[in-house]
This record gives sequence, structure tokens and C-alpha cells, in this order.
Amino acid sequence: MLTPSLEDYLEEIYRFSSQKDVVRVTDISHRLDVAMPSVTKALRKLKEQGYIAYQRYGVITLTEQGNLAGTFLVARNQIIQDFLTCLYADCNIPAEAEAIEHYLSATTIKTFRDLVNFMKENPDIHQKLQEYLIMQNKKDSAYAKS
Amino acid sequence: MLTPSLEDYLEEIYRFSSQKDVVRVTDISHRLDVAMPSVTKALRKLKEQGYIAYQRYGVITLTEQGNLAGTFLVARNQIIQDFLTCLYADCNIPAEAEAIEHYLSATTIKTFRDLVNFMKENPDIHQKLQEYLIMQNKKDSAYAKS
DNA sequence: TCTAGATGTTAGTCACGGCTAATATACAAT
DNA sequence: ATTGTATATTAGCCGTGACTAACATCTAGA
Repeated sequence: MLTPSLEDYLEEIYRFSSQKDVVRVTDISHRLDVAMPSVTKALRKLKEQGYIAYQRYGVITLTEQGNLAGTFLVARNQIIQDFLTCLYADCNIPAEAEAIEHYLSATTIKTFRDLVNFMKENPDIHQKLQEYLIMQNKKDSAYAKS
Repeated sequence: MLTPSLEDYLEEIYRFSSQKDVVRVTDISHRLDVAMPSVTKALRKLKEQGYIAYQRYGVITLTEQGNLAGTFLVARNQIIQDFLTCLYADCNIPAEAEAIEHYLSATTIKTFRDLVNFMKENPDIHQKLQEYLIMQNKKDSAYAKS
């Protein structure tokens, strides 16, 4: 099983694979804000575990296993971002999603997805919730100032 | 600032402090399912950072800072548990809360709290959501079987 | 009060996941 | 073809946070 850190690497490799024809170590390094040697180390581990194929100075390719896992990781991330958006979470949503995605169980992710769908199917309720949350946020910031 | 691991230790120390007159290393070790030396190490760090007072083989006492932090940690954990309960998350709720509590931003926690309150104030909506989620869970398990 | 068993600590190891400095390779431009 | 620059890797370090084995201390029972 992948560690949280390796999930991050694989997720970004998957994203780059979908967008560009060549995935570069520097790209990943910039995206994840780590030094290049950290990327190289991660690549070695992902290769050992069968998620990618690559050789020294060579191109990075996802295996079938890597593609499957990447698809899952990106989908999971999207569900969390949708969920936070749906709740009008007043935070950096992509950053928050990245931070928590590794720690949520599959059933909780499913619950998040279902909540989002529920709100889509019931825009009146969603609207009411939005009003409630905004009102609470105002209260909170009023207390914070006092 | 405390690491996730140290937050776990402090949270449990705080819980034991509220319930028993003496907090034991073995208690913490059992509760967090770690070996005793791990506890000792954590205690040293918590002491260095001013959260607890203790000496070799002595009693563990929370400082004022430790008490404040403990109160916060337990409250945060409770909010997450309430949130998951409110969404009928089909998982081990205490375990799930422990897993994610360290990674959620303050604003997201606040959003969770507000959602729970919203559902309390709107039991009809909560009821409707429950029905929806249960229906989805049935669908999912049906697909899983096929 | 002596001692056995429970409790706690120290010492030393390991994997993870960062980092820097030094080195190797690739590639484009002359 | 050579070389300079960008890119990538290796080597080695560090802190965290687990572990086991060995040792220290405490405490209750005889």
C-alpha cells in the first residue's frame, strides 16, 4: 500500500501524464514543492511497487496498476474538493483536499460524494444551508473581532 | 506546534486526567496501541514544549498550556465525530475522527460544526438526507455484489 | 524489610521522507 | 564535435516516531 507521500507523487504523475506527453522530475518537484532528489527517491519506490516504469534519466510511464491508482486518487481528490465547495468551506480548498485525502476511509469518501449529490438534487436545501453557513461565518468573525 | 503524533498523546493524557487521578504510561500505551518507550519519548517532548510536567517515574500533570491544548483537541475530535454521525458515515467513527483530526484546518472544523447545527435546527432536512444516504448505501452494496 | 512482579526508562535500531552537496547525464548551440 | 547549461541522480545527513532488548525503579505481599 502507498504511503501518503507516495500517493501525492503518484497523483501528480498521473495528472501530468494526462496533460503532457513527457513527465519531468522538475515538474513534480515544483508542483509538490520538494527538492529533486526527493522526487527521484519517490520514483524508485513507485517503480519497486509496480506503479511506474522508468530508468535512470529516462521517461516516466505509468503501468496499468499506476493508471488505475492514479485514476482513483484524482477522483478521490475531486470528491473532497466538491464536498468542501458544496459546504462553502472558507479555506484553500485544493490545499485542504490534498492535506486530508490520504486519511479518509472509502466509506467516508462515499458519504461526501453522496452529500454533494443530495445538495445537487435539492438546490432549495443547498440554498438554505448556504444562508445558514454564511450567517454563522459572520457571527464567528464578529466574535473574533471583539 | 505539535505534530500529529504528539497531539494524539496529549489528547489521551487530557482524557485520562479528566477521568482518573493518576495518568499511567501503560494506560496511554494501551490506548494508543504503542509500546511504552514510545510513550516515554513523547512525554519528554511534551515536557520540553511546556504541555506537561513530570519527572522520571513520577506523575504526569498537565500545565495550563497543556490543559488548554487538551481541551481544544478533545473538542475538535468531538466535532468530527458529531459530523460523521450526522452524516451516518458507515465507518468506525472514533477511529476515523482520530485519523483525520490532525489534518483539518480550523475553518473546515468550523464548517463541520455548523453543518451539524444546521441539521439539528432542521430535523426535516436531516431526515430527508438520512433517507437519501441510506438509499445510496443500498445501491452501492448492490453494485458491490454484482 | 526483602523481594518478586509490575511499571517505566534508556540505548540502540529501523523506515520514512525530507534536505544539501557533489556528481552524472542529456541536449542544444556554436 | 565540443561544450555549457539544464536536468537528474547519488551519497550522505537529519528529525520523527515507531520498535526490541536490557536495565532501573517502584510497590505490594510475605
